Amino acid sequence: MRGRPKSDQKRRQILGAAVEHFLTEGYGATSLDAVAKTAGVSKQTIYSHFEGKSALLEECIQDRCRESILADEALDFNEPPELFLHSFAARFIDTLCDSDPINLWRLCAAECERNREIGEVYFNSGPRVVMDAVAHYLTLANERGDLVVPDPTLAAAQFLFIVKGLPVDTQILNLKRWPYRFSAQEYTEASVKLFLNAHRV
Amino acid sequence: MRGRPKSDQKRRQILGAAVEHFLTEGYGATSLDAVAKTAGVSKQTIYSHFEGKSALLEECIQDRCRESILADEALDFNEPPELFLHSFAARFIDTLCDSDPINLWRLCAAECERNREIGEVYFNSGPRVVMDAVAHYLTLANERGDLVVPDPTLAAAQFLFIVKGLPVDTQILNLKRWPYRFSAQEYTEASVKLFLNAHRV
DNA sequence: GATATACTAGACTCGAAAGTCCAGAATATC
DNA sequence: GATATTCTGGACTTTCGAGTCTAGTATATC
Repeated sequence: MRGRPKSDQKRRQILGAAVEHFLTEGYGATSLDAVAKTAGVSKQTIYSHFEGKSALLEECIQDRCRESILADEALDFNEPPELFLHSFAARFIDTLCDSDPINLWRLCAAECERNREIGEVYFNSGPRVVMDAVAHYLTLANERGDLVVPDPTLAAAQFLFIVKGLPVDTQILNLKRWPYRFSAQEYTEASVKLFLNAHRV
Repeated sequence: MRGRPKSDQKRRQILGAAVEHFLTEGYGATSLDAVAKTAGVSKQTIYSHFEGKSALLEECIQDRCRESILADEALDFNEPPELFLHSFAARFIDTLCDSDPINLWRLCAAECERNREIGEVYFNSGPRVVMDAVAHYLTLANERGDLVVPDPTLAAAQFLFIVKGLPVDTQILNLKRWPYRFSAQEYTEASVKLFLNAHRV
């Protein structure tokens, strides 16, 4: 290897700026001129680090997914169901309803029809990881006899979808005002209770 | 009113063509030249019927939402819970997982950040109507003593989100293969059971 | 210190699409 | 049948953005 090597610093600047633009403006509305400017880098440098716009998008999504995964270390799989599921649900919603993850989902949903890699990458680095964690807990809880969970992976999916469904969809639709009689918190708590209720010993 | 009136026929041709393009290509990638061609109409005529591209999008969404609502007439609110909820869930998923509703959701999710009317219109003509129907049924079931449902609107939301969550998200992400050990049908049935289980008398 | 490569700044090409304009043909109302 | 308005087809303007190119400068490795 001869000559000056490509700067990783630059690469990260580009990715950061691109993520910022893609998330707030969407794929189509983002121009590479703008990304270059934000990154403090010349357009040519973008093309030297990435194949083109759509390759850049893919890398952004991978990058972003790695960031926003629920920190696994903080989980205590020995907690009793009520405690574990309540706190898990709360943190899950908290993480997911921030503008970045919401916009990431918007972006993936809009683009993965035209680029199948995107859906794949998103699913594997986001939903799959979270589901596995919950499924793992439910397996343990079942073995301990704390809950009755014949199919932990299926139950994990149910738990996550019931919990995230309403708050996330509401956020995505960007409604002017909360359209339900109950609060978001009431919904979350009720959903954890529903789940526990159905799997009670 | 003097002179030749605008043709409603033309208007519908335009809307139809526009929906087609918006749903399959997305907002940004749809050109009005293409819409005009598909509609069999000159571009000028589009501008004579609609303010511009984004106004056209709004009308398309309104139009499309009116179409795809679950036919209310087919519902029998006197059926017992198992029967009603199972068949409702099946039809709901069936309707929602078609490519049109999926693409409609993609479109709304992507655009309602920049245009708040879109989320509003979508919510009111889609989710709200369906939720109301389920809430209405649950109210009756609760009064009849078939189920214990203290908060029917909240429960209706839970039911719909648990049922739709997994199949719809999977479809949206456009994954190359089904990533779960259980089938879509097993998931649906298990979800109805979970709900019934939690509200059993 | 020679050299290969990265980076910059900006000009440039090329295509695409929103929206406008126009002249002529069609078709409603009065 | 006069008239106002729509519709057509296509040319036109303007803007914007992806991607390329170039000439010069900086900075790694050998």
